[in-house]
Amino acid sequence: MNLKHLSEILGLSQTTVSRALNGYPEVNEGTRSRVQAAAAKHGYRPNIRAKGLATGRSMVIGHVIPTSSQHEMVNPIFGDFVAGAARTYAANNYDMMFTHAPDTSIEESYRSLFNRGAVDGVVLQGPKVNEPRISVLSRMGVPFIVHGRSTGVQTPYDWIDVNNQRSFERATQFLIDLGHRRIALINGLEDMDFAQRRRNGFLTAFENAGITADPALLRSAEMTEIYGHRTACDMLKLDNPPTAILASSIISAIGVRRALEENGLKMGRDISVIAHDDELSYMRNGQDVPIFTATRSSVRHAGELAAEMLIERINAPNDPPKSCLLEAELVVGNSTGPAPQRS
Amino acid sequence: MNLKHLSEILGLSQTTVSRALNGYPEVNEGTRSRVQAAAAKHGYRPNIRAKGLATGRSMVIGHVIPTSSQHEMVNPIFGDFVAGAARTYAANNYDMMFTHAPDTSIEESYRSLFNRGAVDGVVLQGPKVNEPRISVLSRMGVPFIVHGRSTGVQTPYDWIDVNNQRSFERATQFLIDLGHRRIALINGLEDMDFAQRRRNGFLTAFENAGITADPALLRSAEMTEIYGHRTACDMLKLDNPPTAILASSIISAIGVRRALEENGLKMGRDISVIAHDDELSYMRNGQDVPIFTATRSSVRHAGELAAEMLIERINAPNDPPKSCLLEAELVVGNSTGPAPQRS
DNA sequence: CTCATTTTTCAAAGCGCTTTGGATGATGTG
DNA sequence: CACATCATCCAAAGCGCTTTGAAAAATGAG
Repeated sequence: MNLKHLSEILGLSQTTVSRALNGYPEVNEGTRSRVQAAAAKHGYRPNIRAKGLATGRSMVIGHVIPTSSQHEMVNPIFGDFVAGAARTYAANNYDMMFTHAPDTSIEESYRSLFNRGAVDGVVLQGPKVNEPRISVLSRMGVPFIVHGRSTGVQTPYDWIDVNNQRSFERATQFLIDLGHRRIALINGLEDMDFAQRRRNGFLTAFENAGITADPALLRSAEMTEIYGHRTACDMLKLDNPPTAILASSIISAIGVRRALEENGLKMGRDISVIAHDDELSYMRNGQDVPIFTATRSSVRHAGELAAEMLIERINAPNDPPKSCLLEAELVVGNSTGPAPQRS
Repeated sequence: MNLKHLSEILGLSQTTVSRALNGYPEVNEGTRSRVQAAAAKHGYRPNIRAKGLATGRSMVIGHVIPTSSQHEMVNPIFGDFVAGAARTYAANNYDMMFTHAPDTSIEESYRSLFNRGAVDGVVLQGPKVNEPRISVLSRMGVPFIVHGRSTGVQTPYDWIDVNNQRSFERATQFLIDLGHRRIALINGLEDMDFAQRRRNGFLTAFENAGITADPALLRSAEMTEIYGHRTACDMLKLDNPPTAILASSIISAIGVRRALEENGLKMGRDISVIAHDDELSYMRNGQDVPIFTATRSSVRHAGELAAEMLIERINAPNDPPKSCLLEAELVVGNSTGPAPQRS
């Protein structure tokens, strides 16, 4: 059932039927309802490709997943972000498309995705420091939004981000105020921009307190449970183990907790732990009482906002660049306490 | 840069250029390389919508996410499955599209997604018992594959599934052999087909051993960490608490572990735990030594296979229905041990 | 050198939609 | 009643590609 067929059935032209269905004013209301009824009756649905061809819009938003970082797509944080975005897309009649693209040709992928008319806009996730993809997208003139920011990139661009620096500074400050001096940072991958900012916040708090951080207590890697566990185990074996640990993700914090448990240590008494809590749906930080003291910011909500901003951008390509900086909340649970006295 | 323009530059017809680029034999090899060179030079990329219009194929696979079960898309298991599928899609030049569809009109969504020509095939995830979507898709004649199966559905369909019944029977048997009699099952949502099968396997093992399961020890809900924690806490408060717990997901098992820890119980000594391990990338079940004794089956791998099967189906719509039953492995870790003696 | 055959290329139709630029008839005005 | 105005509707062009049916050029056989 296509437009032509439907218009024949109705004894109207394709023009009129098309206009009736798309809400144009130059069609008699009686005719319009007749058309709508017939469309519903015959289950008519405009072919999205033909529509796209004619209008030049695809009503699809693209997310390009690097194949190399195998884990990106599978990262629960990524998942929650996308779930948020999907909600907004649905509300605005956009579909969401994923393309797996080899890292080597990320530019190629974006270019082909957009040029060939598959998507109206792109979401760039997990920006690194000096992220090259940003200028690629800028040059191409594709509407896009970055989840996060990229230190070192000069071109202006739309972004939404959590104030990572401030929230980690605050969390570190909190631990210092509790008397901790040996604090470990179990961070995300070093080349990720958010990891840098968190590290900066961490170090700033140390500076402000006039103490120096021990490089042996700074680690970074992909934020899995295993990584949190292994790193914590390693650190506990040090001659001078940390009295507090700051983890960049609740997932690695779970690994940390496992390590502590295995070593017979009690969180909040023997050692303090703060995690960054993205409010992952399947990994909530407790119910009433938080499991971990945490810097909290819903990544799902960020996804919703990002999608909104992107859609705005698509509708107004020439507006000045927009950005949105979310502040993380510091929620205090039982995983933190005063630094134990030196024995 | 489109076909017309490119062909003008080359002084050839659109036909020839199109054929040269698509590898048709009726074009001179010299011409072909000339065309390819020009295409590369000018960064020509066929418009995917126009191509789709002309060929009737979209080279896109659809995944429809129910909006109601907010968590589906965000479920790490879902994520890993999709990541696997994405790999296969990429290798076969398919893109992947997600649509958020209201539960109420799931049929509508499928129908519109497919009718309007957006996708060439659909992956159906998380089938329930008597899943209505299956017959919808069958009737529509859409190529599709089900991840899981649906008890009660008569129409034949393509599926890929883990042998849930057998693996849970085996795991339960294993616990019974260790002397456990009060075994809890912390299962997934009851209306999910996989949860039913696991439950059946669980009960079958009891039957085979000639003992009866305590209904108070059977629970089901969405498999979050919180759920695992809360349920384990509840059960430990019983007059006659379980000596072993079988968890349907490593995520809820982590919650169980937290509950045990809070209650000062040691896994494997005071209480045994077995989890189903989907080999989630961010939640590996330990490295060398498994954290949990587990029934193991990579959901990511299942995603890859599912995508392959779907693509085969798209290419051969009339082949007889296919299916693939994966067996889960039982890996033994330190979370299980002989049932403690009655005190 | 001619005619049949094969190779190579092309013009044009078609995929299903939107949209431009009229046409048609009804209505209002002087 | 002639003319301008407005509300409706329509024919046809165009979006960028593939593919059919045919023509032109090259090749081979006799």
